[in-house]
Formats: sequence, structure tokens, C-alpha cells
Amino acid sequence: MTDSKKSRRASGKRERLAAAAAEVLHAQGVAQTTLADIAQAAEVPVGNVYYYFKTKDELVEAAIDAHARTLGGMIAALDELPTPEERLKALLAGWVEQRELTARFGCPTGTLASELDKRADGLDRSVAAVMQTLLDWAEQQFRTMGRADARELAVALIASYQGISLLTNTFRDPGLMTTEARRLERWIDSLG
Amino acid sequence: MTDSKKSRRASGKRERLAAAAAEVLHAQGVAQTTLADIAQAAEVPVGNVYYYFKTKDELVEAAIDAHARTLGGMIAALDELPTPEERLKALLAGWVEQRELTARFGCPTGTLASELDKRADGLDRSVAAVMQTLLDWAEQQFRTMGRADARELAVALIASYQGISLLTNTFRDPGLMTTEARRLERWIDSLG
Amino acid sequence: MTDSKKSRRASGKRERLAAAAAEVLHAQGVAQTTLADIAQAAEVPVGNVYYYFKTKDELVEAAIDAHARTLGGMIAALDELPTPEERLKALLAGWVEQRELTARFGCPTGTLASELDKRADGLDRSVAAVMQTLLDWAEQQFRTMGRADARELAVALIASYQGISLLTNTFRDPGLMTTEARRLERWIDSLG
Amino acid sequence: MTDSKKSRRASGKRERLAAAAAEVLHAQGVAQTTLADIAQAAEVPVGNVYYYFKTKDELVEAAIDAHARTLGGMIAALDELPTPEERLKALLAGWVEQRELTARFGCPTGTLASELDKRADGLDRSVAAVMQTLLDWAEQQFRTMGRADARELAVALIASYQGISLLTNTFRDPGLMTTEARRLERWIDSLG
DNA sequence: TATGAATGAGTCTTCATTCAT
DNA sequence: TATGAATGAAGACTCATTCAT
Repeated sequence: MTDSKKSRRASGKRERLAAAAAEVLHAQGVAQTTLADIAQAAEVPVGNVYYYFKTKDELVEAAIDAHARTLGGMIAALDELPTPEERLKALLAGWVEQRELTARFGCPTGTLASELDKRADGLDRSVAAVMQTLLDWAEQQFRTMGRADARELAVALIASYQGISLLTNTFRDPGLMTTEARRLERWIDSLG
Repeated sequence: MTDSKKSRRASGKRERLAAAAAEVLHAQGVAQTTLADIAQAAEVPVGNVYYYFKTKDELVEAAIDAHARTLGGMIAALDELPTPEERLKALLAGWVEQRELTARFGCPTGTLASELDKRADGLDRSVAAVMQTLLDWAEQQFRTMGRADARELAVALIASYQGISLLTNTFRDPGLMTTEARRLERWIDSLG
Repeated sequence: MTDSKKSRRASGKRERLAAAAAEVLHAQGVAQTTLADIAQAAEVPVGNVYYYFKTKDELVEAAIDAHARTLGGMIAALDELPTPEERLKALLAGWVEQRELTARFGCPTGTLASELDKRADGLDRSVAAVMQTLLDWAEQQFRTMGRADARELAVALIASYQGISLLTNTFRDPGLMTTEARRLERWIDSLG
Repeated sequence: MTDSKKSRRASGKRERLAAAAAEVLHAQGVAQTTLADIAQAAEVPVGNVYYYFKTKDELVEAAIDAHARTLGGMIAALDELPTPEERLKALLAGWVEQRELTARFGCPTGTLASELDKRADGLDRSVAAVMQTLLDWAEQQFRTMGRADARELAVALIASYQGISLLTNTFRDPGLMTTEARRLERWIDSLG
């Protein structure tokens, strides 16, 4: 039976596991999280996890994918907005909305990128792809705004987000996110 | 015999261990690094480590302290420069200089902050203190420049650095650091 | 419904499983072979195996039986030949024919005997019975040749076969089987 | 610290472990033997085993080496005898002496060869080397006896031994070994 | 102080077997 | 009968920490 078949099947346990993994890994970090933790969060017996994922790494990969899909959904929603300025500001608004979670656990993409980068397996490339997606989208917005330096601006924007997420998390201060988002908003306005 | 006495003693094993720890932890991450790794890097027998550090966490703390001292030295050197603008730009220059190391392992402070935050022990507070030091120094520069929003600017600057370090590391592209530093330089000029 | 009824039934899954088991167990060894391996080889869903065999051991037993039947067929074919000398030499010829398989996996009977002997269950007795059959048949040939030491000669012959199979397998050298068979042929001639 | 250093050290636990492994593996087979079994036999805590051997396979390798050394010692002792005929017959005598052990567990070399051959790792090559040693030694004896077909005779002799060991073990009948040894003795005499 | 060795708790992973449908 | 899924009992391996000398 192929994986895709498995995932099409009834109970959706595979999805439940991936979702639980995404959440727990975000909250505890990859290294600090045991399979038992994830299994418990998904209310699945540990042994059963291996029916769906051959290794812990595969489960981590699934969590990254789940995260990528969430991000994809978010981007799709943003794309409904008429102008790039509005889209970018809506992105900022989303970040502010998440500030409490960020203060507790950091940005899910960023913390994963930071932790997985230290590892030899291919997982780091998966997170990089997620980050790339976000970067490309931002670049597209700046380009639509007519900026020749769209890539550089995109990098600056995402870097600011990743950095402020880290500080917000380090100091457990959601206010940092709010202030920085406001600053970035003004910055976007100034680029027009 | 007190710890301080110990550290004043001849062999300097304690310092060697802390320095080795700082380096290895930066390169491999805390979770992926075993005591044996550090002991080996410091050329100290594993069993002996425990004479100097009661637990692995204490050794991590020492590594953070070592890192803090390095940072302190760097700041002291910057303070020799006459104007805050020059000081801030010299900081940027330092970041660019480190870009290869950053591409491989990320910013030492940032990666530690990201990883240790997920842990219940007090280590996260130690890294936060290091980050605070940097933030305070930057704030001081902006304040000297006569900016009322010095804190906000300091946060923005450090966040940009942390974020671009993460991206530089994620994409293993030192060029990102160079470009962003140039952008930040222009930004600093624009604040005058 | 009795087992015999089951085996008389249409689908022949039971036989397919036993045959697949015989093959896979020969190739991989009992311990290295999972039920899933056998099920896959027989193209039968894992869960379904248990309808035909209550335990893995029962399936191994069936594999031994399958092997015994193959051996029985071979012996029956040999018995068509007119003289015991011809029959014994035809046996040797069969061994030589199998030399490539033997070089890769050893003698099916011998490897099973060797591995199962270490186990407490009754499976070792089943393999012993298979070996006994072969031994008895060989003894009969030597007896027909008028040898009073027929049993001893039979033991020597089968031992030579088992041993050369082991060496052929250990050194992955089918040539060993060929040479030894020729030697045994001369030996048989010398007994006349 | 190098392995050789470790093995030169006091307690000899490494040797104890290797010896225990050799014994237990012979008695139970590799797959059926857990590290805990070996640790218990050597009266060493399980966790401690890993101080001496990084993996189970390394311990198995050590057991093979231990067995190789025993064999080497035996061969050295045989070499004290004046003629190749005497040496070969002394070898046979040794086999007969071991017949009870063989009836219970088979030939240590042969059972290892049979079991390890099914595995992808290099362990099978280690056992093959042990078998090779024995083969080479026997060949040398036949050559000294002036036989041009020394290799073939050596193969035949060792094959007979491996085969009769298997039968002795399968039928749990030490008498088989005795009878076959006598036959081989006569055979050696006939080659003069 | 120094150090090789010891310890044991914790983690991943496998797999025979069972179950619900 | 058929089958995907569930379960839990091992077993290998790691590593921080402790100990004996």
C-alpha cells in the first residue's frame, strides 16, 4: 500500500500524528521531543506510530510538511487581497496575531530551521524550502510594487520577522512583535 | 576551595573546557553535543570534566559566559570609536567578517537562545542576558545619536541581525549577510 | 473446517505461503525473515497469514514440509534409475546443478537444521526428520550395493554434501561443489 | 585511548566479554542471543558492554576472533607433532573429544559461518577467514605428504568435518562423530 | 586532582500477534 | 475469509553522571 493510499484512508491518524508532531515539536524542539510525547499528544500508542512513519525523522518531515501546508494556506488567503501593500501588511498583522505563541515558542519555521540546520540529514533542506517559499512570495509582492531591489527587500522583511520572533521569544515579550510590526508597516509605506 | 580559586589555578583546564564548549556547542548545537565531544575538544578526560563542572548544564552556562566575555570585549573595542554611527557601522562590519562562520553555524547567541529557550532550566535566562547586553549597547548608540526611539531602533537592528543570520545559515549563503549589512548601513545613515 | 480441508480449497494461498516461506527462509534465514517478508513474497496480506497459520513457527513448519515434499519428489525420480550407483551419482549431479544457489544460500536442509537446532521448539525435530529421510534413502542404496557398512557410508556421503555445501556457501565458490562431487563419484565407484 | 590499550588494561573485562560471547553465541546462535545474555554470562552490566564494544556486531566479531585464537592455539599444538599423518589424526582426535559439545551446539565455526552468511555486514568474511586458516593448514599437511591434490583433499576433509558436525548436532548423536573420525583415519592412512 | 571504568535510565525501533470490520 | 490497523513486549544503543583508585 502506498503512503498516499494510507493517507486517504478513514481515521486520519496519519494526519493527527503529523499535526500533533508539528505542535509538540514547535513547543519543545526536535531533540527534546520523544516519539512517546508525540504519540501521547495524538492519543496513539507508540508502537502504532511506526505503522505510519518508519522513523522519527520521517515524522519530523511530516510535521514540516504540515507546517508548509499551513503556510501555503495563509499565503493563498493573502493573495485574495487587491494590492501588494495590503498583502504585506496583512502578513504583518498575522505575525502580530501570533505574538503570544511566538513569545512562548518562537517562529515555528525559524526554530525548526535553527535546530535542524545542525543535523546532517536532509531535514534541514525541507525547512529551507519552506523558508524559500515565504521569501519568494514576499519578493513577488515587492516586485509588483515596482521595486527593482525586490529580493533584497524580501530578505530584509523576512529577516526582520525571524529576528523579532527570536527576540520576542528570548525576552518572552509579545510587545516587541507589535512594535516591530508597526515599524515595518511604516517602512512598507515608505517604499511606495 | 571556591570556584573562583579553581579558575585562578594554573592549568586553566576550566577555561579550556569553557572555550571548547562554546565552540563545539555553536557548531553542533546543545542537544547534539555530548560531554565527551567537549571533553575531547578540550583534550580533557571525560571523568575529569566533573571536577570542574558538576553538570552538563553548568558547562553550557560556562560556555555562555565565555561567549558573553567575547561579546564584552568586542563592545569595548567598538567603544574606542569616536561617534555612535561609526560604532554601529563597525558592529555591522564585524558581522560581515563572521559571515562564513554564520553561514555554517548561525549566530552563536541566536542559536543558543533558540535552542535553550525550549528548556525549563535557567540557561535561557543566561542567554537572554547576553542578548540584553547587546541590545542595551545598541540602544545607547541610538540615544547618543539623539533618537528618542532608541530602544525601538536597537530592537530593529538586533532583530535584523538575528534574522539575517538565520537566513544566512538556512541557505548557507554568506552573501545575504553582506547585502543586508549594506542596507543597514544606509539605514543608519538615514537616521542622522 | 480442518486444515486439510483448508488446503484442499481453491485459492491455494496456504500452499503459496508455504512455498514462499521455504524460498525466503532459505535465502534469508529464519531469524532474519519477518512474517511480512513471507507475506509479501506470497502476495498475501499480512493479517491474512494468520488465517492459515496460527504462528510464525507453524509457517516455518509448513516450509519444512514443503521442502520435504520437494526432496521426496527428487528421491522418487532417482528411484526410477536401474542401479544404486546410478541413483547415487544422479543425486550428486543434482547437487552440482544446484551449486549456484548453494553458493549463495547453502543447502536448504542444512541451513535450516543448523539454525533451528538452537531453538527449544519442536521445529528442529522436523528438520531432523527430513535429514533422516535422505540418510535412509542413501543407506538403502549402499545396502543394495551389498555394503554391510551401508549406514556409515550413507552418513559419510550426506556429511560430505552438507559440509561441502557449507564451504561452497562460506567461500561463495560453486566450483568447490563440482570438484567434491567428482571426488565422491570416484569414491562410489571404488566401493563396488 | 586505543582498543589495544584498553585490552592491555587490568580487569580483562574485554576478554571476559569476548569469551562469554563466543560461548553464548555458540550455544544459542547469534540472532537468538541478546546483549543482555552475553552481559549476564560475563557478569557485566549491560550498559558497560558498550564501553568495550560499540555495537553488538563488534562483540560478535570479537567472539569470532577469540574463536580464531583458540583455533590458532590448537593448530600450533598440532604442529609440534613430527609427521603430517600424525598431525591430521590428532586433529581428528580433537574433533572426537569435542563430540558432546558438537552434539549439543554443532561446530562453532560452522554454525557461525552458516548463520552469518545470511547477513550483509562483513562478519561473514571474518568467519570465512577462520575457515580458510583451517583449510590452509590441512592443505599444508597433505602437501607435506606429497599429494598433488592437497587442496582438494583438504577441502574434502574439512567438509567431512563440517558435515558430520551438522549431522551429529541434528541427531544429537555424538557417536556419529566417532564413527566418521575412524573412517577418516583409515582414509588418511590410505593416502600415504 | 586525575581518570578509566561503571551504571542505569531513557529512547528509538522492530515485529509477532491480535482485532475490528 | 479477508485485511488494514493496533498493540505491546522486547532489544539495541546512548549518555549524563558517578565511582574507585
